Amino acid sequence: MKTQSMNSDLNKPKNQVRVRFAPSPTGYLHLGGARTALYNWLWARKSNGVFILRIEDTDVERSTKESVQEILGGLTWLGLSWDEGPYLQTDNLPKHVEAAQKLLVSGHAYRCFCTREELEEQRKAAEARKVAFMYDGRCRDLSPEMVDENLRNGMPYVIRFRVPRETSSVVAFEDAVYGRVEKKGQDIEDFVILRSDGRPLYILSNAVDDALDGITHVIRGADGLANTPKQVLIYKALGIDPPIFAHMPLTLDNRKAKLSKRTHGEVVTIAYYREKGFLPWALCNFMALLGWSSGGEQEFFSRDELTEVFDLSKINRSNSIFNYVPGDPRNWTDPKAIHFNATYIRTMPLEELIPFVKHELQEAGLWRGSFENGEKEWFLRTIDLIRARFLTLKDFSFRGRCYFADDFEFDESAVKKNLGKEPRLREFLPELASRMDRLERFEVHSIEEVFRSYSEEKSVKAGILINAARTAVSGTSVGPGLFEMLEVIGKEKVVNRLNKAVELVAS
RNA sequence: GUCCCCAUCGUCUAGCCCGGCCUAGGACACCGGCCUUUCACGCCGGCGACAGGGGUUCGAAUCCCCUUGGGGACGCCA
Repeated sequence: MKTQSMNSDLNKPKNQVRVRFAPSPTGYLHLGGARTALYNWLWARKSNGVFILRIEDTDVERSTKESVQEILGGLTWLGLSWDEGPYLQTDNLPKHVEAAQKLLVSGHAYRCFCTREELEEQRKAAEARKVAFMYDGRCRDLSPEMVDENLRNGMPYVIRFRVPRETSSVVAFEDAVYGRVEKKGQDIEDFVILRSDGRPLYILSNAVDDALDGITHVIRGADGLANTPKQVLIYKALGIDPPIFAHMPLTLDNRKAKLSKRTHGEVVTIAYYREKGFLPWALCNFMALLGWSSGGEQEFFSRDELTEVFDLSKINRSNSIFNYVPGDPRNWTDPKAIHFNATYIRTMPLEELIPFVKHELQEAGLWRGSFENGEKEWFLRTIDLIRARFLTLKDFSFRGRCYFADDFEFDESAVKKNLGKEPRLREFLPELASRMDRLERFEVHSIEEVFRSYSEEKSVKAGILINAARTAVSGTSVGPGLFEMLEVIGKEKVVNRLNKAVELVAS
């Protein structure tokens, strides 16, 4: 029998964990979606399970190809690789319709001939009376004759699920995060599962797809919590064991509104973090902590560590806030996210950081092939020296420009402070330059020796010379220890820059 | 409006299930200090929370109830 075959189709064995990330391709991959993907990915990896990517593209008007690419690209960048898919929900449309038909045949669903207009009117009336609107079920018990007549007359109809109406009926499920969740049948309306044009609705498609894909754990945002009883009803009516549900708390903005591209702009999109110089794993690590904690005090986790320690039962129940304050240039995103990125940049193994730096320098036109060959040692040393003060990868090409190119900019206040207060620097800088030039071994100690002795000779505080030199060679007032900095920048450049900076000294 | 969920520093959170170890711990941010040629890092210190009210108990952040606050869902959207 057909019904039978469908059942075996839907009731998959559950000997392996199978999870999915099922975004609708109507926009960008954003923080909320990425976090959902991350939790699913973690759970799959932890359980040696399968992570499936499914594109819920049933909303044809709003779904776009670009959006699909955007999502795929975002996940790939984050390193959240999927094992199956991307599947397209629209590919399964016939199965969804088949499921609706099956429910109709088994009496779990019925045809409803009410028109949109009628329902809209009822809805408005209910609203005006300030009472909850719920479909009154007037088509629920139409006689077979009546149904036949309507069909003969070509009246359009939708298929609605027949929710158990007995006062005692309760739909319940055990959420892995929220615990037992119950809802009375009386509080659930007879929801539509198939449109009058024959297309299924999300509530149905989603459940059928999860069954078809053999999903064992549905890990999704808590906004799905209230819909879950309906899906449980569908599963049961279809004779399918529901998956385990794990709803994760939502991430809100600092005004406690749901995050959305529309209201928050690019700061909630994953692409933005990529552009702004985030390390993908730093972002993942940060996102993981929005609504989950290991229970201990560790906050930094490698992929393996996080996979190991991650658990659904440790997911929080209360919503978290993405603490981003618009208009704060220093904290252009949640300060803690920046902290994670900076700490990773500063402390991760150099060889893991280098590929990211390479990419950044290439984009800025600062990369030279020799950084991987003849100049490799120098390059590693330089990166190691400058990364300690950097917050994002962008810093390597902006704040780090003076290490790789001569056309760096001078910070006005730094010039004023370090070159503008001591006129004698017109004499000091060229002299320092020539002493640098005469050094046989241009390295930290010999450089320092020159500065120290010259400072004594001229009875000028070493700090004056040091800070002046810093600004002369880097254009700023901040950076690594000067002597290391000079060594790394190299004799020739240092000599040139010291001489050239005389122009900037106030007379 | 109805139903569901949630409630510890400004933010992320530990502790809650199995009451006493909590004068509530950590992280970010902020403010001091130390280090220092600058800025960071690091270290030391400070600020800062159990939403309110009732119970239960020898004892409650932890258990129960109410209130308040917040969020979510209520569509022929996904």
